[in-house]
Amino acid sequence: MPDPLPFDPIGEARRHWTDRWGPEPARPMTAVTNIMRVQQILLARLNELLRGHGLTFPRYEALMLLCFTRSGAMPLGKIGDRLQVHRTSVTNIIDKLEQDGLVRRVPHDRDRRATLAEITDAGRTLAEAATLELNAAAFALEGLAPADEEQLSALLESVRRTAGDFED
Amino acid sequence: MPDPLPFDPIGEARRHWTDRWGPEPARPMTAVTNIMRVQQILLARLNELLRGHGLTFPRYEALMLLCFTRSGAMPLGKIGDRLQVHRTSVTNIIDKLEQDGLVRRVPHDRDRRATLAEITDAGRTLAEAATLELNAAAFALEGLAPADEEQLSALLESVRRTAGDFED
DNA sequence: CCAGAATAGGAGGAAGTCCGACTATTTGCA
DNA sequence: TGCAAATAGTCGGACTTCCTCCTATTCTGG
Repeated sequence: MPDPLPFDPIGEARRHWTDRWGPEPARPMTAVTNIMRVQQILLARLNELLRGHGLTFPRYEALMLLCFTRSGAMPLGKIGDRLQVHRTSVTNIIDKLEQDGLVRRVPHDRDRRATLAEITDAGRTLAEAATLELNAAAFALEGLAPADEEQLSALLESVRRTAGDFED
Repeated sequence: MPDPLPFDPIGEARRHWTDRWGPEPARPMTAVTNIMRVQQILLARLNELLRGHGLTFPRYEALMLLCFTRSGAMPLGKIGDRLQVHRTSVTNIIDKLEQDGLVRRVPHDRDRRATLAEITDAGRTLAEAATLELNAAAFALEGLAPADEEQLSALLESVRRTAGDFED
């Protein structure tokens, strides 16, 4: 972690924006920049927490997704839909998980185009251990009261719904 | 943009989490996952908006940072501190901006180790045009009222301050 | 003053992501 | 029924980021 800056660079950007283009565009610019920076901080911390388990956050997400399915298996394409990552990224992620013996590829019963990723016992064990550690670390999220966390999720969910991320 | 899912995958993950580990760890997990997903959505949209100008979001950020300095120039290392990206990423970003004639490298007056990145007239012109487009698109942020945007920024700023991102 | 530590920038490599092209298979419509 | 279109997964390439050195320069303490 680098030394903290002696001032808030996003706050300074907001002042410049307001001076030049007014408060109206400065508001969403500030919110978006804050999201970018917080995501960067959280991702770095999560990967740090997961490193000891030999996982990255995308791989952890894939593992947990398989954990929560009935059969412990899911077609690769569906994994991509759920995690919102590109098909080729899913291939890459599953490759690594398979190399580590956490997942195995299984042919689909009815559709011979499709391949299922099925979590192994080792995968379940590792997912459980990693989750306990992330839960204990509050998923690297600090500085918010429980009600703040709820409010943050509610605001972000509104953005996702508007963006067409899901329906309902 | 892929078709929206018929349900909220983060909400479903939260239910699974609550069933298995209780509501306490499920809350930050939900907030963190929402941040990850919203960042992904916003970054994709911003890059889409900037593509017509030949920019990516990190390059745009660097260009705007230089715009707002007195002299229009800044050492590469300081750019990395401000944008919170690795030194080698700054080298890469400035390389591309320099290739496009938006920035030029200038030796530092007093410290011969240091190199300044100085914005060119073309860089200022492009930065202005790109900013007008991003401002008009509200920085790709939709689904929030002005007060919501302020609240979102306040919550995220709290996370950043707690993480030691800045002091004050 | 000068040797060692610290700092600035860069080169090369590893990892992750997206895109386009490709093969194999399935679906749908005429 | 049969053939074009859509779908599932993979491969190679381009891009971005970070990490580990490496060189040149500046700072610092004896």
